[in-house]
Formats: sequence, C-alpha cells, structure tokens
Amino acid sequence: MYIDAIVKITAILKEVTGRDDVILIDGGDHADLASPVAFAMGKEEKRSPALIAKQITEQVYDRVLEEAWATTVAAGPYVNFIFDSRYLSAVLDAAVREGYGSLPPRKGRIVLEHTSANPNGPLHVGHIRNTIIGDTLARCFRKAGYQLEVQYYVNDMGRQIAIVAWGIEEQKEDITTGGKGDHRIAEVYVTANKALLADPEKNAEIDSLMQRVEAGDPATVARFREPVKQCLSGFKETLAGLHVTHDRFVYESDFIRNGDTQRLLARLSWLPQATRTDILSLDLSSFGFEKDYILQRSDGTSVYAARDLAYHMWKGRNFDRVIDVLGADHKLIGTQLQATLRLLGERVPDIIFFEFVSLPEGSMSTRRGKFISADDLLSEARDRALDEVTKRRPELDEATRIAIATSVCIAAIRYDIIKTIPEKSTVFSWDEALDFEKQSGPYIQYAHARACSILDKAGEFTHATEIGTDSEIALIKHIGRFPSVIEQVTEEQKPHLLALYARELADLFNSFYHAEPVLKAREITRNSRLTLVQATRNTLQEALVTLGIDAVRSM
RNA sequence: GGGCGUGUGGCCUAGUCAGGAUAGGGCGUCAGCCUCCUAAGCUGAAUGUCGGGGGUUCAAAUCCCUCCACGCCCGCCA
Repeated sequence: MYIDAIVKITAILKEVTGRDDVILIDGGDHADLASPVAFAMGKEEKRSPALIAKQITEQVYDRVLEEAWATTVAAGPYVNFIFDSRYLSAVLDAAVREGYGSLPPRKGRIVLEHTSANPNGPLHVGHIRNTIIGDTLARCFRKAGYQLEVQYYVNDMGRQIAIVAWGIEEQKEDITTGGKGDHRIAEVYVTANKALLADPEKNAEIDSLMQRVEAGDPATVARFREPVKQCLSGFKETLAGLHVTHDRFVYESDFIRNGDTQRLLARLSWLPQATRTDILSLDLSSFGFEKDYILQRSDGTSVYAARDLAYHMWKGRNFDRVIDVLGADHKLIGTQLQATLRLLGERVPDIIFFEFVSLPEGSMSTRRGKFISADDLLSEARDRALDEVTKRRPELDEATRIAIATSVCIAAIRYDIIKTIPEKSTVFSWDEALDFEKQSGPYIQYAHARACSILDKAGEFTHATEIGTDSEIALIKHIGRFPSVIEQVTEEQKPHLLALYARELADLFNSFYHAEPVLKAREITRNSRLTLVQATRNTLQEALVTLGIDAVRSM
C-alpha cells in the first residue's frame, strides 16, 4: 500500500508538472509524504514556490484522493500528502494476515556466502558480525520473494590449516578430546604459531605440507581433513545457537580436486593482462590496482585467490546472482576478484563489506589467541538473561525461564550487531551487547509479548478499523511501511534498516499502549484497538523472525 | 607514502548514495508515572561549531575541494 501510494502519487505529479525529477520525501511531522518540487519550479519560472505548490495541490487533489487514498495539502512551498481512513483500514486488513510483509515470488536464484571463517579456531565476535549481517540479509531476501541458497566456503587447504595439521603432530595432541573441537584447534594453532616464530626454519615443513595437499597426497589430505571436520562441527553448534544455518558447505579443496582451479589458471594465463614467469599474476592497473594480483606460486601451488576465483565462477554459472559478505580486510582482494571475473566475462558478485569489531584493548587475533569467542559471548549472555528473567518472573519454572533466557540472549546479541551500519567499525562492549533495554532485541520482544498478553485476555473479537487517536494513526502508518522496508533492505542490502524499523514499531506500540486502553474500551473502539494490537503483534513477529529473533509470547 | 571506510550533545547511534520544513533515537543526568491491558515500559526537561576550513545552491549533516583524527588494506597469507 505504502509502496503503491508512492508510485501513484509520483506518477500523478510527473504528469501534472511535466517534470521528470519529482521525488517524494518523508513528510515528517507535517505529512506522510511530501514533494518539494515547487522549489525548483519557482526558481526556474521565477514565481513564488508557495503559489506553485497551491496550484499543484488543486490540480492533483481529486486524483490523489481517488487513486492513492490521500488528501493533498499545500504547506508553504511543500505539497503534502496525508493518508485517509481508507488507507488505514487497508493497512489493518493486510497486516493481520499471516506472512505480512512477504513480497511476491521473483525469478532467479541467489547464492549468498557468509561467515566462511577459517577453521583454525572458534568463531569470535568479529566473525559473527559477518554471520549476522549475512543471515539477516538471507532472511530478508527470502521474505522479499527470492529463492536463495546460503553457503559457507570452507578454507580447508590454506596455510593456517597446514599450521594446524603440523601443530597437531608436533604437539602430539588429540583434538577429538578435551573440549569443543574449534576451541581445541585454537589451542594447537596458537602454540604452533609460537613455535614457528621461535624457529622460522620449520616453515619449510609447512610449505611441504601445502605442496603435498595440493598434489592430492592421501595421507596429507587426511591430516588436513580431520581438524577441519572437528572445527566445522564446533562452528555449526555455535551458529545454531545464534539461529543461523547454512544450506551448503563448499570445500575449497574441491576446486583443486575437480581441476577447476588448474583450468582457470590456464585460461587466465592467456589474458593479455597475465604475466607468466615463474609465477602467474595479473596486471589489473586498468582497474586502478597498483600491484599485480598473484594467483600461482613459483612452486606451482595455487594461492587462495585462485581457488576463490574458481569457486566464484562455479557460483556464477549455477546461480543468477552472487552475494558475498566479507570483512573490510578483504576489500582489496574482493575487488580484485570482481575485476578479474569481469575480465573473464563471468558473473561478478555483489560484495557487502563490513568493518572490524575490536576489543577495547585492541584488535582481535586468532593467531595470538586474543579474542572473545562467540561461545563465551553466548554463554555470558544466557547467564545474564536468566538472572533477568528470574528477577522479573520468579513464579515460572526453571525450564520455562531457561527457554525465555535463551531467546532473550540471542535477541540481545543479534540486535546489538545488526543495528549498526556495516561501514562503521565498532568496539565490543559487554554492557552494550548484553543490554536488555531500549534499542535492544529484548525490548522489541517485550512489545510483542505485551501484545500477546492483551490478545490472550481479550478472547474473541470482531475485526474492526474505526481509528481515531494520534497514537493509533501513527502506529498503523508505521505498520503500513513494513513491506517497503523489506524491499529497501534487499534493494540496498542494508539489514540495519529492518532493526531500526522494528524498534520504531515497538516504540509506537508502547506509546499507544500507555495512551489508550484496549480491553477496557467499549464496542467498536475495543474491536478496532484489538485489531490494531493484532496487526502490531503480527508485524512485530514477522520483523523479529526476519531478524532471526524469537517472537516469544511471554517473557 | 597510496587506496578504501568512518567522524553527528559526556558516551553510543540513525539520517549522507537520490540536498529541502525545528538534525531523529538510546545510554547517562534531572522531574514525574505501577489501586489501570507485562515498568525489559511511558511522559516531560536539559545537553549539538553534524571533525575543521573553503566552495556550489533559493536551500548543505547530505554535493565539490582541502586539511585533521581513527579503523582496515597495500604478503608467492587467507
């Protein structure tokens, strides 16, 4: 409805003014939509913008009322549009239906890659920014009607994994015992890195391992595979704890084994930009890159970039759109990858880059063992959430309190991460990550639970849309924008907009809740308010689920 | 040194791409609100050179130039 109204009003304005540059802006306190087109017209025609706005208002009034269910009002140089009661009723009718906000199915399949952390230690709070941006986007794309597959690209043959494989042997460690696999790997990895630092000559053993694994030596492949398997099983457990699942894990080594990487390297070597000496590299200076893009080492082994190119070619040929979520440290290599695929005429991925999460004492590092693991974060969050639930709802049994606390802690973590724009680097703070008040996931869950509670007490009621008060109208208008938010999140790949929307929805509902009695209202007013509570509850639930957060009925 | 990103009240943050009406929120501070549908809540108050300086425009947090600060990158690592 909201999207529809914008399209219709814009078309009418274009027709009446004969201009192509009419845009509608948010009307703020003044209106639902506004057009400042009279400013430009006044400037060009040397007439008063206010007079022009008045004329436009008269010209479009009837059509806008008829087609977009809005009244047109001139306010100085602005042409303002205010939705009428038919619009409000229509929003309520739509918003009480299951699946509100879902957009019609679209053609084409998307592959979205996120997380893809190296299996050399547990996921930490930096990795899960990637995870949560990726998973939230995936949920939004699906809600927006796209078919989508989520993939995890497993780096199972890089230098880090060689170091892990080497470390296990050196340290005579059995990583299958003594704790969660990903944490055990980190212990080995940190120790192995120290050993290599102390005795750099040992690096030759790492090089040798990498040559053997690329050649497909079965014993070496097995030595790499086991720790990767252990680590991934730990990852899957952590991800599940955040409500995140991947449809497919794709192994980097597959692109060596199936020959794709070799075929790609051969193809690349024929490009005019290729330099073939003892190594293979590409001159991407025409794309603005200073240094050559190196793809094959002098010992003949491929570098990560080559395997990643093979992976992306495969994705591009099997899907209609390729999206990657990558950390800011991948900006250079990611844009080099895009440039190379463009050179080859292959499908170019859209890459969403996010900036780093650091600790107050400095940046995180798996190699140095300096990080806060996602598991520690989740466990601390669950403890704090359980304290809160116990404090507020002492009458509930333990199992129920734990279930609520689990939902609440995931909500707090996911919301804290997704609410900030990806372009901004952040400093991790326990207090902010585990905040359960305002601008938090639990705050939105609470609004939903509150709506559930009212509906539970109300019993049966008749759908009604007699709306009058300011807080009711503001709430309905916001509910009406939900589908357009889903649209915008996917168009602009900005999942934080959904977080913002959900919080504003909770704000408006809370204001309404405190301003207007629902259960104690009479007849049509009661029914209308209950309908509004139902519409709000449904929209909050859809928004929460799309954020990967449980819409709990009680908390 | 070069490239990319960020800079908004004491602290955190939206708005910047597609310039428009008094720059939205939150934390913290202050003053109120639970005989009333869940106070993880609501209402009100105070707090701003939108990093600095130029420019474009009827209009700049938003566009252009320049400088400063912070983050990331500039490996035959991934």
